[in-house]
Amino acid sequence: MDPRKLAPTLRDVATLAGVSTTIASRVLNDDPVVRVRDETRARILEAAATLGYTPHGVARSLRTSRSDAIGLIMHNLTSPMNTTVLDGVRGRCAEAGYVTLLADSEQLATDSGRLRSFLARGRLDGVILHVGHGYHDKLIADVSRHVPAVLVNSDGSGSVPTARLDDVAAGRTATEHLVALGHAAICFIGGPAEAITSLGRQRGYEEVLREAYPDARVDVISAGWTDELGEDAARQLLSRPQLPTAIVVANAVTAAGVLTVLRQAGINVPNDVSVVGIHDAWFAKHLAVSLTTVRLPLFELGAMAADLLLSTLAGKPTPMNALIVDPPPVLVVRESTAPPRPASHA
Amino acid sequence: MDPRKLAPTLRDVATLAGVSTTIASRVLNDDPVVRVRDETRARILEAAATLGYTPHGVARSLRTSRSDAIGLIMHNLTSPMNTTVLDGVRGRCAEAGYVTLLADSEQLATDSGRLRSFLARGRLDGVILHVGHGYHDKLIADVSRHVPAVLVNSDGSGSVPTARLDDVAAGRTATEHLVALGHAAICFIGGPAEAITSLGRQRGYEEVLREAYPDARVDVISAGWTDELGEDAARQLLSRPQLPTAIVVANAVTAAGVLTVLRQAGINVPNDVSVVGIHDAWFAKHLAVSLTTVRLPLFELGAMAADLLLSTLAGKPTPMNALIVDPPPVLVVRESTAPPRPASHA
DNA sequence: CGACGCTGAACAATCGATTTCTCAGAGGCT
DNA sequence: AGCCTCTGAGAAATCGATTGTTCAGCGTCG
Repeated sequence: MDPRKLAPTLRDVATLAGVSTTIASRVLNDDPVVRVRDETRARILEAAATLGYTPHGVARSLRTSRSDAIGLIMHNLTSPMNTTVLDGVRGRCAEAGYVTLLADSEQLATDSGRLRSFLARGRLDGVILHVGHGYHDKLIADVSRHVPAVLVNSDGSGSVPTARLDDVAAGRTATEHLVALGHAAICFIGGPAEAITSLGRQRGYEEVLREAYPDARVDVISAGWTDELGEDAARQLLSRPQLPTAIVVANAVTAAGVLTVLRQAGINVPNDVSVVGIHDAWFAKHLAVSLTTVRLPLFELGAMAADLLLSTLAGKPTPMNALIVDPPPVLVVRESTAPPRPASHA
Repeated sequence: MDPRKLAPTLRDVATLAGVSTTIASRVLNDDPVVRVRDETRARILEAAATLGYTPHGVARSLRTSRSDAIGLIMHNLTSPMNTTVLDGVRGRCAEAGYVTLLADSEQLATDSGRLRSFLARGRLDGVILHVGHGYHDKLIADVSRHVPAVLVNSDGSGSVPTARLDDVAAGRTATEHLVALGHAAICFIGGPAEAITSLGRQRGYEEVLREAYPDARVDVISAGWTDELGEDAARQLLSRPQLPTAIVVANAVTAAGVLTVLRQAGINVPNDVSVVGIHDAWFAKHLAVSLTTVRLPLFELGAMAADLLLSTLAGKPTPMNALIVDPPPVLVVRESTAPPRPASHA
């Protein structure tokens, strides 16, 4: 009824093959140092096969002090962007033979008991933290005190290796597109004020704006990463006497909220206002107006974070900062951007 | 430099407190059977605190044959629906003191080595499988042979406890709405042909349609769970001589694709065609036309799956089927549905 | 006064695999 | 014949915690 109770151990294999666990272990692990008669080796392999032997991961971990597991602490898994990063991490770790444990940053940050049990010694070889805006210094410190850690798109104050998107380039790409179309009154709707990714994108926006119009007005609204906060930001914009002619939104989810509120207010995108969002998420083409975006290499970001950690675990020297520049930001033009309407002289 | 090497063991605590590891362990675990002098107990607790002792999870697992970890095998984590299920599972497991290991069903199904290392004996107390359409019988069998398993929204042929949404009710709710508006020519765009969730929703659709119009034509198109497949289905619809007046789409992501293609073709939603999507995802309100949806309790689905597994692990009797009926399907009306245009006599 | 029962705590086995030694025997060499 | 060197393999320690069993000491009771 329950074959789990009967799971064969190494000893069972050894007994069946008529050898000691020592050689059985060596043969099954392809120990290069071992010297075994071919005939013995064959007997062991056959015994393992007949029994359907699977090594006991926990016992092995205890002995070798490796768990082949890495922890992934993430915030807001509901965001499609974060899921893509997750995929990148998971893919690379799986290739390297590691399994991935997932935890939620909010829970861990507030419940130290849970953090302890997540980190319980020996269970994790390393941890990747993707915790969003910088509220989590303590969490980062707690984790990295216990196991090797790397950060993703977060501010680690330089104490922990970090993988980052090229946010400045992303902000530049978005803004350059609008400037090229002829826009000058461009607003930037950012993420949370403290988020370093948002700040980077904002810097790209400011750079391009200043380069094009030395005395242009930098016009920034802090929103957040959700569609609701995008709606709020758009309403704030609508309450002004005059709208900008174009908007850079630091995040596509936020941009979805912006577009919806503009539509509800009867503002025509792109004729009245152009909108560019950062992150070419799948839903961009399906929004109220299909959204022009800047595609960033999120999967590669996750993979790079995994690489940083794996390289640390392998004892190789690891850079403290990895900026993902390889697929550079790519502009994906859709319907939400157009040249500004010629000034009406009426 | 590296305090990890020095992580204190139970023996260290015992030595510092001047006792044996036996009592140290018993005191630290609040063993109810133990009899200890209060003074001794205090010494042990103090020693543990000074040393910053954390139990070694792996060693404990080996001894107790419990890992306090459950595995979650999922397909298509990019879907916001699946992420919500994931949140439900993770939340409930965390409450119960379990950590969650995540793996991808496609990878595991194709790479048996990876599956083995994921399941490596002793590492997981149980597994929750959310593998979508029924391609994965072998995976399910492989997993459940090794550890207790439960299924989510999948077809397990009754051998494994399964948590399910009330798909029939969802299909009914969507279709009833359209019938109430006066529609009769209603098309159903489903998921993959084998997906039991899609089949359930389709059955709800057929039931309501037949109840309202005994000789109505059941009109079903098989698509899939992605926006691209929704686009394909919509194009297929457009190639017909006559469009239906309303469409039920088995999934909101698919519906996004449908709406976009209809918009591109100049079809007015809801005036020419009404559309209802199942799953009230966040993006529904931001689509080409804001989408009327049926909200299903996805978080609760995940939580229920976790409950099934936890109850099995606790040795309690566990139902083989759990249908989530508690928050029933809720219709969320937006702009994509309206009464059919009166037949034009022109 | 000796057997008995508690109290408080230690001993030692165990979980399953890895790994460092150790070692018997065969064969080669002088 | 005696010594050495390989070859092939086993014995036993170890990883860190849990737990069934044992045990010393002390008070009690008949």
